[in-house]
Amino acid sequence: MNIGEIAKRAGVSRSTVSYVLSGKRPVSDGTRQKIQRVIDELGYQPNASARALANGRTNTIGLVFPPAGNHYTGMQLDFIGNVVEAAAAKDYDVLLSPSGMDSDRSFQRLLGERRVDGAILMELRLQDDRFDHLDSVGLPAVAIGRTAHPENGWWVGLDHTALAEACVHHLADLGHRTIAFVNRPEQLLRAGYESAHRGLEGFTKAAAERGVTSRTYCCGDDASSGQACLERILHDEPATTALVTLNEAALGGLYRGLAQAGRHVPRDFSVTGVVAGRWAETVTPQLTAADVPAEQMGRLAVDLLVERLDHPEAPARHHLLAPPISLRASTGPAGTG
Amino acid sequence: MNIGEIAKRAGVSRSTVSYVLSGKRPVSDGTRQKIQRVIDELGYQPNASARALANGRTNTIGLVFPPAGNHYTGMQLDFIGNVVEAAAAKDYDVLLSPSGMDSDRSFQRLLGERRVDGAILMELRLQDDRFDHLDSVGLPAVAIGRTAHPENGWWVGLDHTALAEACVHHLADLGHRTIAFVNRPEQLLRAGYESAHRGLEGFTKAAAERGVTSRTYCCGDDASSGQACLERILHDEPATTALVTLNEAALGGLYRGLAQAGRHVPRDFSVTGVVAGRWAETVTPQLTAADVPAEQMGRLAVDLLVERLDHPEAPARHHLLAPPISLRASTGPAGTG
DNA sequence: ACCGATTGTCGAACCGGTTCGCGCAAAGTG
DNA sequence: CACTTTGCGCGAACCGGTTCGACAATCGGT
Repeated sequence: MNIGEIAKRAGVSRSTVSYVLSGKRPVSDGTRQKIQRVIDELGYQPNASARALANGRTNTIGLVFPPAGNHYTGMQLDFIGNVVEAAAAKDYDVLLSPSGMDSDRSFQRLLGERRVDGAILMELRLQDDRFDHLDSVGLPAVAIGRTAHPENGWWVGLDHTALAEACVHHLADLGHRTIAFVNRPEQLLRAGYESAHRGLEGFTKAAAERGVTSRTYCCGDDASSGQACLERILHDEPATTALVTLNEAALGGLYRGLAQAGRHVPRDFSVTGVVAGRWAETVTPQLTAADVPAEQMGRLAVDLLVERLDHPEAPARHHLLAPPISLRASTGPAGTG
Repeated sequence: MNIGEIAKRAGVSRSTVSYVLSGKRPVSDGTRQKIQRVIDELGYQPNASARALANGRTNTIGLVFPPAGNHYTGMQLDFIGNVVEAAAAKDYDVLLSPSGMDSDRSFQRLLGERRVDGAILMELRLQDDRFDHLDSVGLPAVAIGRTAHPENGWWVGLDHTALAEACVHHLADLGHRTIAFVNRPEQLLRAGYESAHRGLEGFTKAAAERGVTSRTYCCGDDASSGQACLERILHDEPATTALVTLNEAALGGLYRGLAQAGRHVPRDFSVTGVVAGRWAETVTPQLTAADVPAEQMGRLAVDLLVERLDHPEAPARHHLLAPPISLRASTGPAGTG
């Protein structure tokens, strides 16, 4: 079922059908209705590939995310879902591309073969060569996160520095003097993951300002690593009474480690960090945390990208978000011990 | 940068370049190398839309999943990631489509505009009209889950009936006589979600066989619903000493409810169910559960679909999986109270 | 030296849309 | 009534690939 068939049945030329579909030229009421009726009867929809070829746009955006090798966190997954829905609302489809795999074939295909009009990048690194690849083929992109030089880029990011600082201040205000920081895995920190770096930076800075004793740890993205990490924390410094974490996947393990060490949360030990709200509420006690606004970020990223696609020369824009800490049940005053 | 440009620079015709790329006709060593050199220098990759138009295949598969309105569970998200990776390994891209939204525009586009060669359906219902839509446009599909008449379909599914039965037997073997079943939300059950129906069926059957007292509940897909559900369970029948759940998202809430009711797991109360392994390990105590093999299922679904695409007339195949229950720490002998 | 088979390359048509310029007929103007 | 304007629809060209039939050059055999 193609446009030629529609034209034939309606007794008009292919171009006229096209103009009815696009509305880019006026068509008389009579022929329009005649054509429309045929279209409706046959349930005709124009072929996406042909249309993409003809007008140079695929109406598809690429979502570049890290491979599952290192488990997905709930946060990443929330992003994916929300980006897809925001895009669907604007009549864009979303093509998923796991990047960071062996040869990155999928990512290269996405770009080189022009399967997409633009891309949204997740899990940003401070120096992110994916931008270079995108620039070199002239594909617009929007990042979820900031590189080291965010001034003139398109992105929507979380102010991990401020968020980590806020967590330290919150704990210091409660009287905690010895605080640990549980970061993402070391391999990601070394790779330059921006959240890991900026969070660490904020934590370190605020800890120094408040004069609290601090140690920082890297921790694998899973429960058992979290448990092991917590054991190390208490082994290294038994006087630790609180921790801040960016590592959502390890959270369950951290809690378990605390329970096994006989530390009651929040009476003996406070836990806080940066976590998607929905996941913060699944643990007991519910986590006091800066809730990652995944839905808003997904929507904003799509909005920015679509704007950029529609106005190729528009000046760069971005959104830096710093959601407040939601007080729940995992933090409390430092024990008077 | 198109194939004509390559041809011009190499001093050959477009068709010869095409044959070098596809290898569908022999090309002499000399010209092949000449062409290949130009291609490499310019980093040329053929345009995906043009190729799709010409040979009628997009090399893309659609992944149809439910919208996030009712939160994603970890299991669904694991599927998505694993499907994308399995597809990438076979040089297929994955287009995401949230179905079940207002007018399902995205799903319709996927099919009607032939953006994909085939589709993988998640969150199956016993009567799933998405199959009819797919059939009507002649797109092959593979389901993750089974309809009411799975005999001659293509799918990879979990034997929720057997799994729920196994959970009941496990608990009954431990001496539990009063067991609750926590299902997915009522709205999903009414919509005919197959996991909810088959799980319920298996639970009910096994409970009857073993002569245990049972009640079944529907529960929202979030922690607070889980907590509320547990309160109802203990209110309805304080003698309940165990539960089986299919509702991963509610798990944290169920645990919290138990803690607040003063029931210690597993000493006073046993919990088990069907959950993705990774999530079963984040709760404390770690959940004894039938681990959903998300990775294997994602891979199998892609394998089946690709096979179906390559051999359109191949007879239907499917895989019914029934992973064993992984013994962890959330179940124990019924109290002698 | 001639003929048939083989090998390698080319040109043209096609996939299914979009878009531009043109021609024709009806309507508007003096 | 001749002359421009306007409104509609058509045909052709194009987007960037793939594929088929034709043809020239080379090869082996008698």
